Amino acid sequence: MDLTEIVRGAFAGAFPGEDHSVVRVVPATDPKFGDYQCNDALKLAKRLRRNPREAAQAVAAALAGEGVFDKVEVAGPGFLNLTVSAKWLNERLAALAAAPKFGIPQTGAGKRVVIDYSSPNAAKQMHIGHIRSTVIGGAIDRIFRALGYDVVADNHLGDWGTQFGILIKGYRELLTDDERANLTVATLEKCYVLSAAKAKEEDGLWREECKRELVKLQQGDADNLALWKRFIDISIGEFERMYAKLGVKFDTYRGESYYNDMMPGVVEELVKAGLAVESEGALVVNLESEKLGVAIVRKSDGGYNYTTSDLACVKSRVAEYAPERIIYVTDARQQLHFRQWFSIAAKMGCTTTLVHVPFGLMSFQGKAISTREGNLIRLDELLEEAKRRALEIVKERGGDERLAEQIGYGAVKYSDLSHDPITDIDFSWDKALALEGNSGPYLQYAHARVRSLLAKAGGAPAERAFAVAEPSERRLALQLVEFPGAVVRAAEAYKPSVLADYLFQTAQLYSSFYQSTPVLKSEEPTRSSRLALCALFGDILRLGLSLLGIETPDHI
RNA sequence: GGGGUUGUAGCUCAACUGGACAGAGCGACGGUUUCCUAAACCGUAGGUUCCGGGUUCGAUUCCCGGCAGCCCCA
Repeated sequence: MDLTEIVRGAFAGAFPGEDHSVVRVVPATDPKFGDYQCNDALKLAKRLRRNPREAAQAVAAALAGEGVFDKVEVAGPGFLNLTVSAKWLNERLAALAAAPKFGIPQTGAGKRVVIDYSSPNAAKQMHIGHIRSTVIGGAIDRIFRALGYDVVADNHLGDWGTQFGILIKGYRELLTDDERANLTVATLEKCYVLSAAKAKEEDGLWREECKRELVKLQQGDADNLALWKRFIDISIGEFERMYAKLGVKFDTYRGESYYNDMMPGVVEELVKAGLAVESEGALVVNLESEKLGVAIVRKSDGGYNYTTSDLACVKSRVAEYAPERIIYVTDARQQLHFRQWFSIAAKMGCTTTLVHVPFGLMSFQGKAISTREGNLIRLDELLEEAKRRALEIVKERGGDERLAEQIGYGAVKYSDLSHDPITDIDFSWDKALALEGNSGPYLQYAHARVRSLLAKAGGAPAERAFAVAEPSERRLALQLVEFPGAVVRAAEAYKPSVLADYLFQTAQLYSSFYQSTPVLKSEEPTRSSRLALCALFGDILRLGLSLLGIETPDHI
């Protein structure tokens, strides 16, 4: 049985009739306190105006009957320090090893969630500015799937707008036949730059032509629509090449264009509900009472903006998927925008939980990432450089290109995922491609070592029987038992960093154990138990890293 | 001007949402390889948790007031 449940039971026994749902058992902050601690007797004592130490004593007395603990102590003002029995720990390990997904609870079973992330602009190459949404969103996606959620991963592409008039005009008149035949995103990007430059010319003729092409596209002209479709398809093809490297996969690519026709209806609804009013020719929703300012839902020129398209989008998603939650992974600059339209959606009767997961800005060597600064490193370029650097090191050990990809890409992903998403990140090659310490390769290395050990033993033991004894294996064992909790906490906080941090700590404990405790050379039955512990560590590390989108080669 | 967010070791970050002596990585210094992968491990040094109040048995965490950086809105 779960420790928290046992301790709650003891609370209920000592103090019947009270609400003990807040009682929690957490790993001890210091090994000298034991294995676990519970600090809730203090809170209960305060509520009941009882002496806190006495309250803790009463719970301790109720716990004494449980066979689970070797030692139950009351310390300080009323902390409960718990030391579990070897029997309990061994059984717990065996249960974990046998459980599907190593005990990750299926709290999402029967629930659907839409996750909206990455969302690059079509006809442009992805750059380092896209890495955070993609990598963080991808990790949240996988973590929710692991918890049993039915996840719809949707890529809200920027696939509509004035740039397509410029592109279509440029495509027809500025590209060579060869470029048109072998169209790539790089070509489209170049085409846009050239055409946009011409649109700035004095006479304005080119600009007018571009506008005309845009209007034709918007009115459904077959040629322009086919061309637009081609641009989008080529873009998605290119993006998927990047996503394959990042271990990310989308269920749908519904860009802004998908919601176009729904926007007038949304605005009409807002007006009818008395939410949107006219102001200086535009239609706005006043959110001043919530300190959220004013949100424009239709501009004075009749055009719509993101607030409207996001409202249309949420309506469409709710109708189609009936999700329990919709999660948006975008940069922190958009917080106001999300708060605004979340508020409007609620006023329109949307009961689906809408979550914005904001992440901090990424800069490059102290400067904002921008075309103007000329530091818009392409994502492809970044990943290639990561691979190249990894290859240099991997070659010394006889590793190949495939391994270099796994290590290089893993380093890039981990350097992002190991931080709380809200932190601003200053990109540097050395930090992103660190191979030592708290890095992706450190974890991959720990994994490869344990695989190698198990291979030498002729594979993981078929019978997963545990008999932990040494302090180093006991510490590792206690940490492994926390795996499901780490996954749950990462999901609850929408922070893959919680899982990354857990995995790093676990790998550290394993490395320490590995250094100090012989496995293959130990005597039976200790040997089998230690092998089982190693196997469990290896499996949990592999699963955990896979949730972060990081591959785990068996040999490095 | 209004709002958001961040401020923790020289640097980059943690701290399981109010717990015990604030922990890791990098960097510095020292040590470990006839032994399961040294991309590793062990040790030493390094802190007024931005500042000032408050609540509490207890505050990096919550509240109030400042200061600074970044961002959004006007």
